Amino acid sequence: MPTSEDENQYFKHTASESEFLRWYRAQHPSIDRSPLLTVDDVLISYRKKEDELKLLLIQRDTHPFKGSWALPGGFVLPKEAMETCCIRNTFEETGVQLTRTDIEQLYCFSEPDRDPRGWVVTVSYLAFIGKEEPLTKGKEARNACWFTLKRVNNHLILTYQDIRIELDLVTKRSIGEDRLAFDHDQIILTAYERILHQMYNNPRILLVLGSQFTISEARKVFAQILGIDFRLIDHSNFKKSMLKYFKEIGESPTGIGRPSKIYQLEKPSGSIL
Amino acid sequence: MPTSEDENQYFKHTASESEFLRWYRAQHPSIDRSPLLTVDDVLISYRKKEDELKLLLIQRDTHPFKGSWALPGGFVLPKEAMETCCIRNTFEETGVQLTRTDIEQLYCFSEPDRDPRGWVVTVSYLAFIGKEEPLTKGKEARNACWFTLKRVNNHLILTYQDIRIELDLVTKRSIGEDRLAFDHDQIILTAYERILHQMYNNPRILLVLGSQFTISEARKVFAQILGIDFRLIDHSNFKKSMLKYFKEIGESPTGIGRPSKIYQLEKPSGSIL
DNA sequence: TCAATAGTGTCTCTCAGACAATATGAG
DNA sequence: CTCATATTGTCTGAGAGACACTATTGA
Repeated sequence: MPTSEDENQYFKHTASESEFLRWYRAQHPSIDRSPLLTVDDVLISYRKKEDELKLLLIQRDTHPFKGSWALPGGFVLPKEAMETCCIRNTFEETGVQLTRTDIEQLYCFSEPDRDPRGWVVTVSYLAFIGKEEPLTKGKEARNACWFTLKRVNNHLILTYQDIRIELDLVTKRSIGEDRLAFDHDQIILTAYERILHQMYNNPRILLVLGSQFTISEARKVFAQILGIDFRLIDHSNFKKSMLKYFKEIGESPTGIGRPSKIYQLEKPSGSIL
Repeated sequence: MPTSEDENQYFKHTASESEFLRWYRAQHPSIDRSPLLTVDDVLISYRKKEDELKLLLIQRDTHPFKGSWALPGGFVLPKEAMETCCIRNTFEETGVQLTRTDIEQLYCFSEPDRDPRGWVVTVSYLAFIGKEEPLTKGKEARNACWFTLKRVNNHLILTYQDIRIELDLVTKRSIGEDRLAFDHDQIILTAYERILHQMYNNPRILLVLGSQFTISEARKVFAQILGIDFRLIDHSNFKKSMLKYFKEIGESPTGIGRPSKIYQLEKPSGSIL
């Protein structure tokens, strides 16, 4: 039973959240018998200039969680592979174009009450963006923004202008005023743990540096992840331990100080873990 | 539209597979628009007497893949958490009782054509069984058997009586006559890779030894996973590197040779990776 | 020239692996 | 006693971390 576009718009945007939920559940009578499947994408990038990690969030303009910030993602189309869905949704909502090798599966979240609309199961993916593309407004006209991601002690802090979202690594909960939609705080924390664990054996996180980078840039990315001053990571030791993952491709004559060599990631090696 | 039990039985057991599939898809008209969600469980145990790893498989007595061997698992009930489903299904089909801390999520498999019935997405779980409980015939009367699991070179070999299923670790494909149902070969290979990767940092695999074990028993389990003679693993070095995960709880006066000490796993530590 | 940055070299400590020596119990 | 099995100890080489030194460029 297709609904009129007007009705759709009204409930998604204008109605109250409880009105919306009543309407939505009437539209999907089977939602408590058979799950809806969604994909959520954790996209990480890094700006060399500002030495800041970024995480892509969109502001929801529809119920539920209207106005809240959330990970990009959405419903899987009929018989669509999850990876395809992840790539499609990311492009539609943010303009960022991914490929299959960019993304790695993170975790399936399936708590029955994680979505107020009913039974919605999500599979989360993680990707590192090397070249930060301009963000476009998706067809759903959602705002997509790169939030700054910082670790301070046992907290992850996401900021964009005056918005500040804080996640506790120990209790795995959000803290403070601004909250993320759904259980996206848990998804982000899971992504963070994944990055932390694979840093030294499979430093995919360095894909945020794009096709080439210097040792010091890599050190800075590591320091951002760990939430420490990059000078605490010894240049010499870091180089020794990471060189097996790098390939030297040239020398950079730019900037102050002794010119640094330029490296590539040897093999971005699909996520083994 | 509920169907009669007779009709159900006929199509699941007596009809041809193609007849069954036509009927099944008619019963689930939305199967190509909205996915069905299943859980598949990789259960591993170990028999000290025979020094053999075991993997639990059930023989399907219904279409599709009637007669083939498959992982235990099944459809998630309305608004049921996946973990609950995993535990429930395993008990129903095999009589093995798990708890939440026993299981760890493995991967979500979602290739659109992985199930001939239509769009069926599965989340796989991995568990290590310390005490091998007697297998009971589930309500679906499926045969549940512990297959012997051996690694030989780059193959995993599952055997039970005259049944021999061979999986290639490199190509990630089944080889030979006997094949597993669905993409369960891939699920088992994914589980094997997970075990291999977490062996030295989080040896959950040793949960197959139950509440207490000796160093040599742990060595033997490791050797089985690696597919090598256990004497190739130096007792002294192995002990040194693993002792941080063990707690000494006594001495075993039984058997030939110098009595060995008995250990427990320090903290079975939920799967970090 | 100095400050800033990056590359190189050295020393130590730890840990894994190879291997030797010792302890215990069954036969 | 001998053999099988476990434990304990020693030696060495690789790698991580602390730290000192050298090289190159801009101001």
